Amino acid sequence: MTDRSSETAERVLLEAAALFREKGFASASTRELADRLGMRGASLYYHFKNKEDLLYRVCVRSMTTVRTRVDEVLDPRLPVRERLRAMVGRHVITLLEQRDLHTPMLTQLAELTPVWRDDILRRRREYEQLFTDQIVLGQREGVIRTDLTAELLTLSLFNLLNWTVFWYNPEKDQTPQELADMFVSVFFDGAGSAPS
Amino acid sequence: MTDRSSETAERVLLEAAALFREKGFASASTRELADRLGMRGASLYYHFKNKEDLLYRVCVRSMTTVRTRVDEVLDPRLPVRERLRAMVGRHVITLLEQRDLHTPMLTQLAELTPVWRDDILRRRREYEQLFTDQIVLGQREGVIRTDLTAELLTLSLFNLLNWTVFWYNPEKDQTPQELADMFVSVFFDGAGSAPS
DNA sequence: AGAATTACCTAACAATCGCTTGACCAGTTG
DNA sequence: CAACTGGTCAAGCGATTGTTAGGTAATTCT
Repeated sequence: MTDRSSETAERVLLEAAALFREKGFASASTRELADRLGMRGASLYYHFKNKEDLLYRVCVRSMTTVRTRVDEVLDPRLPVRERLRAMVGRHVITLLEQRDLHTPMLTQLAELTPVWRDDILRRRREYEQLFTDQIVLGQREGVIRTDLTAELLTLSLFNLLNWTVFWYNPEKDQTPQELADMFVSVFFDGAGSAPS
Repeated sequence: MTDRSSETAERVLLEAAALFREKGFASASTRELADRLGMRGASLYYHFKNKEDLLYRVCVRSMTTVRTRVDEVLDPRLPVRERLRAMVGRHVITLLEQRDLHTPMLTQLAELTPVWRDDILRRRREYEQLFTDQIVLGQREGVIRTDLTAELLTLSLFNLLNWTVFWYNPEKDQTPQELADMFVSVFFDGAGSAPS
């Protein structure tokens, strides 16, 4: 694996991610991908086994990236609530700053053969477990409600965060950091201003 | 338009919705759709103009259905908070009880030509405005926080609710009604158990 | 009864798809 | 200089795609 080869493979990976986000995996043709990269369709197969392999590697890259970036801010010295706040912030910022990379992982998983899909889903569960663990800790410490399971609260959290990739517009909307802070606030405190 | 024709068209519409949910619009072939319906590919074109028309009508049906079902519970005599609770409940229940119909509208919109997509997006904005209106009312009455805009709270609400179509499993998970109640609770009161 | 319409069919079209084969050539190595 | 390797290419394969043209049996209308 020479420098030139790995650099090209990287270019292909990122352009594929962008194309998959724009058109969806099935509607994105290998010919259009090659055109965008200024190469011929056949050349793609020197760097990747096939089209599905391309989507799989995009998803793997997405998961390892977001996982690494969240691990960086997972500081056990912080109070649970601040720790979660930092993790959610990193999650949202990473997703929105690299939408091309992460959107296919969130929306195109169904296009993968079960064996590859399951591999990505396993990585995703491990990643989400990081958040569930903190929520459980928060429940033990009494800062997070215990009438709902940590699993459902985790699902609610990712519901809240992940759908943003569909409508986020970097030109009109707030910065990812601002948006992340708002989601954290909504998640912890809710939309109500009085006890129900 | 005879009875037989409209009945067949209805069968085609619902089967198409199911297929679009399973495979995505681009990966769903008209031949497989016809096979499922026990007819030939060409016969589809007696009832629908083309494949895109099929997706468009699925989305229209989705929006009119959910809109109608939410309108039914929009009772101005209820307190704002209870009114929103009822609307959210209806939204979630309708989505989860008719996943085949509503999932394509939520996930396959990008496959539509801009002119049709914009038509659906307009209907969706009108629908979401129903919720924004109630949130604004709630803010005026002091039962909903005012440090975040009603628009962002609406986005947060639909984020929370809509992503559920990706993971909901009717065999393992709670009933749609139970899930709706939990989401309402998370949305209004948040996940925290103490003021932040 | 004859004419028209309805709802589906067979057959095939042109276009596009993912992917393979085998050759080409620049750059590195012996 | 010769041999080799890494990366790209042209050409085309077979399969599948959405869609159309034209026909047919059953039903409905006049």
